[in-house]
Amino acid sequence: MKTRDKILLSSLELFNERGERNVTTNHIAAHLAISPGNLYYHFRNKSDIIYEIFLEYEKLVDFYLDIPEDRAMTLDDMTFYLESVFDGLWSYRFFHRDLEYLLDGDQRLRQDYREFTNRCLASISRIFEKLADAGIIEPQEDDLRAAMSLNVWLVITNWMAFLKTAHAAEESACLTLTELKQGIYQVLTLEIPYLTPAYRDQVMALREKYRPSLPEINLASENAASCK
Amino acid sequence: MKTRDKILLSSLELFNERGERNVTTNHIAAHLAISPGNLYYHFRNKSDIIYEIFLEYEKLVDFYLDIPEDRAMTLDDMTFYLESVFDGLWSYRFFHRDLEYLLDGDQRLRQDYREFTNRCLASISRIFEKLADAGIIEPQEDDLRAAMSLNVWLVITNWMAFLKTAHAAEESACLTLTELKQGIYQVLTLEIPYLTPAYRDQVMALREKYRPSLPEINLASENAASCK
DNA sequence: GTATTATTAGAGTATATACTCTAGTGAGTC
DNA sequence: GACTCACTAGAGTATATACTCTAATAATAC
Repeated sequence: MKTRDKILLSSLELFNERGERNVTTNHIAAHLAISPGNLYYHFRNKSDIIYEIFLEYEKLVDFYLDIPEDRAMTLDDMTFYLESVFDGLWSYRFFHRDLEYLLDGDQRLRQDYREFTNRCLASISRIFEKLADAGIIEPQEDDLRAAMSLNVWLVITNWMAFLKTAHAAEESACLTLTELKQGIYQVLTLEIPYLTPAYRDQVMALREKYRPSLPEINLASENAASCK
Repeated sequence: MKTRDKILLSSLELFNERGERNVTTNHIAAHLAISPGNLYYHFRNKSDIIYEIFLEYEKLVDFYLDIPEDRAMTLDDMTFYLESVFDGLWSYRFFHRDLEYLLDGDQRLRQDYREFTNRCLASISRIFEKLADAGIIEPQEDDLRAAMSLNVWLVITNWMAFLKTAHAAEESACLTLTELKQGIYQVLTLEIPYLTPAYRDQVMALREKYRPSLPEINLASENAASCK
């Protein structure tokens, strides 16, 4: 594997693990056992690394949220979208954590991220539209659908931050992908009132699968072990 | 005014304006035209300053979210809660921005914040309950109410981050309290399906008042002037 | 082979950051 | 006037951080 790619990979790993703020270029170089000079041969600066990682993230989510227009949407499609988006969020979880700071320091990233957000919102809205076409949810006015999509986006992108901050007193809140996916429970909660009678039971059963196991009592018991 | 209080005030101001990450203790001292030594006479470290600011924030929100149990809830009450919470969020807006990092660095804060979140969630849930008692929304099962409350919390606490990141290409996204309060529109969107026929029109009218003026086209026009 | 280019090491630098230490100052007390 | 004590100044420090520079080595082209 090329040094350049190794740098991107290690950076992502370290960022996710410790947070971008706590990872310096020297840390990244040390982690790869290369010199800082080498790192700076491949990237002009830290922002550049982050920007390239963002491009990967963007590509992944765009791929996941590509809506097929040649057929009706199924419940399985919806499940796939939700699972995939949370997978993406997990793989690049450092990103939303320090988002504001990152955007402040890189105009390119700010612009791109803004367009990315708009594409995601449009996709979510389109999914709602097609779910209505498929008779899974009741059709809604454009306005309401837009506002709902935005709420879905807010819940999705901030679910992890909530988990991390609401978690018990362990310093580096230790999260699992499973816990993260309980965000799906929250997203489906938003849809409940709009479900058609025909699909209501099915969706409620699906939602049940993501229900948090123990509401708030994760006090360092089973987690402690799986924590790195 | 005591030096200690001036430090807290200036810190909050600078944190809100530039973000905690971009404000050093030296900046704070310089801004007040006092020496770093003086600052450190009053506070052991930066975390201490942040913790004290959090206590203020906590007190404010706890005060706002105190639910009177001796009378029925009105629509005005709900408006007051929403307005107040967003006011609080605005006054201490730096806090949610770097939340994860701040909690990672201070166990006390982590613990307190966790309890704070739980209190807020309980209050939101209680508000829903009393809105149902008052016939404004349909009563809901405990489970659903809890999940809804959590969604409300997610939307409220992350609305500002969304605005800042979704905003146009100006570096320090310039936000106004008015824009922030459009978050109320989003929160009320969550309630729509649960409104009783008797109150539906009233709440929809209220919601309309917070509707974003121009969906996405705030490109540095009127804002540029009011921006610092 | 020789020339060119891509890649790497590693010491070094300018700046910043959080925080410390010493030496006071000034207002009140007896 | 001597003493106390809350408060303040300001220089200083250890460490970190992002990044640069030079020189060397490996890879490739001709």
